[in-house]
Amino acid sequence: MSTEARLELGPSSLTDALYESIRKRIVNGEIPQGEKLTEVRLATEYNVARPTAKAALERLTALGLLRRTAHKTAVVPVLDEAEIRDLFFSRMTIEKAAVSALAATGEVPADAARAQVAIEYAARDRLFENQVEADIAFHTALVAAVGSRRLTRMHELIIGEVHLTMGQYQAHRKAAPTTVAEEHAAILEAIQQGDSSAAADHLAYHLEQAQGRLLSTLSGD
Amino acid sequence: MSTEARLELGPSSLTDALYESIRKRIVNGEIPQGEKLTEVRLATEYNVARPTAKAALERLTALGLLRRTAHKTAVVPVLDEAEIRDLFFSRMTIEKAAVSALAATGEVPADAARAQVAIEYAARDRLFENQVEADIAFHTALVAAVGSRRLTRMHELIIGEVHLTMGQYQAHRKAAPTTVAEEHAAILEAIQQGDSSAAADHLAYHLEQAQGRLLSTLSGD
DNA sequence: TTCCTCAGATTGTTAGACAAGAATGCACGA
DNA sequence: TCGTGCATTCTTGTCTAACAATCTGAGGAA
Repeated sequence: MSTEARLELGPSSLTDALYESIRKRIVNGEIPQGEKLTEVRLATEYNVARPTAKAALERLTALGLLRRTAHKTAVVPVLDEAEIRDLFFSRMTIEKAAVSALAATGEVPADAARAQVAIEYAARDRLFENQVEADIAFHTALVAAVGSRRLTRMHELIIGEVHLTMGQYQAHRKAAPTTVAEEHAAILEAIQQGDSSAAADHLAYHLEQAQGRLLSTLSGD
Repeated sequence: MSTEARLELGPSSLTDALYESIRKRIVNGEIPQGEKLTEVRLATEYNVARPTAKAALERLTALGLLRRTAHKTAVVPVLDEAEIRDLFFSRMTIEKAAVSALAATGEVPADAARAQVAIEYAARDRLFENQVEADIAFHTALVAAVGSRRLTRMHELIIGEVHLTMGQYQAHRKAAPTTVAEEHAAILEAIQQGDSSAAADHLAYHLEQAQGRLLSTLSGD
């Protein structure tokens, strides 16, 4: 990690900016698995007060991007197989409900379609990081399009860990570049046709494949 | 609200104790809808520092028990019909997944059975507050018994609002005391028989009834 | 009446400090 | 040599005090 860091001044709150900066560094793998993040270290690097760093760490901990218990230093977690399965079980629960609800309306969310295009570009250009980013955006768009604030918040609670794990294991590199896009397309098609159960099935298949790719990376190489 | 307050010294962290104390006062209706909670006020009442009060408020806000935006005072929210529907939609998503998973094992969670007994006692003795408490405990036990940490965390994210709303509208008073217990029993029975879809259906019916009771209270009297 | 300005109230952030819990390494004994 | 126990050190939890930024509401001007 570099000894200096700058914050974008976009967000109104300093804590927000700090949180967002650290979040990106974690999910991109810039801060690796097992790395310790102390409050003073972050405060020094970003030139903020310790309470500010503390607040950012607490928010990251709430989203599962850091682990810490009382009086102990926050650590970037390493998810083992059992936790990845738990993560995908929870994810499946939310996203299945989302695509079913979307299919009931028959409208394909514009943001999801846009993310789909971004995935294809990223896959073509071999931009792995963008590909992960766009994949997360696709799934996030599906959930957000339902319009349920609470479903969206629950999804936020777990999608960060998905992002983290994908970045760590770089599972997408295992998939043929177009595989993910095809699986996504099947989901969108079912939504457009208003077939709730088909949409849920395609989503379930896609997530099972994604989980399989992650787990094989975990045990394989 | 009284001008003084004491904290139980059980939890290791002062913030934890403060958070828990305020949480109880909110869900019990002791702090009513629309009430403003400023940081200094809480800090003064509980005799803690303002940053400590701030941390507790932030945790309550994350669980939906308070609402606040930047530079504005935290307020106990009032859920309108649309939000109650959204809340129950999200709740349904999680709890359906939970009871389906439980039915797949065929084991009735001991904690849920215990809560069920507590509900019957509370209903018999007309202890409304205990009844609500036990109802929340029942549903929480169902989700916890699945053993998925993330599903449990997502449920925690919304069950607080359910508790808050039930306390505010006192919807259980509308139900014949044994109605809730019977609906719960049907869910447990389906779980024991290993019938996932029946368990999900009974749960859906129960939650629809509960939502209906809340909404009729909202518009009716 | 309506809009604007300003003062008070509230939150965001910082600095410095002390206490309590956790982790580390070293010395001592078996 | 190896393991145990203690003490140092690091880190976090909490507090006090203060200033800056923002919001709210009241009062005055058009």
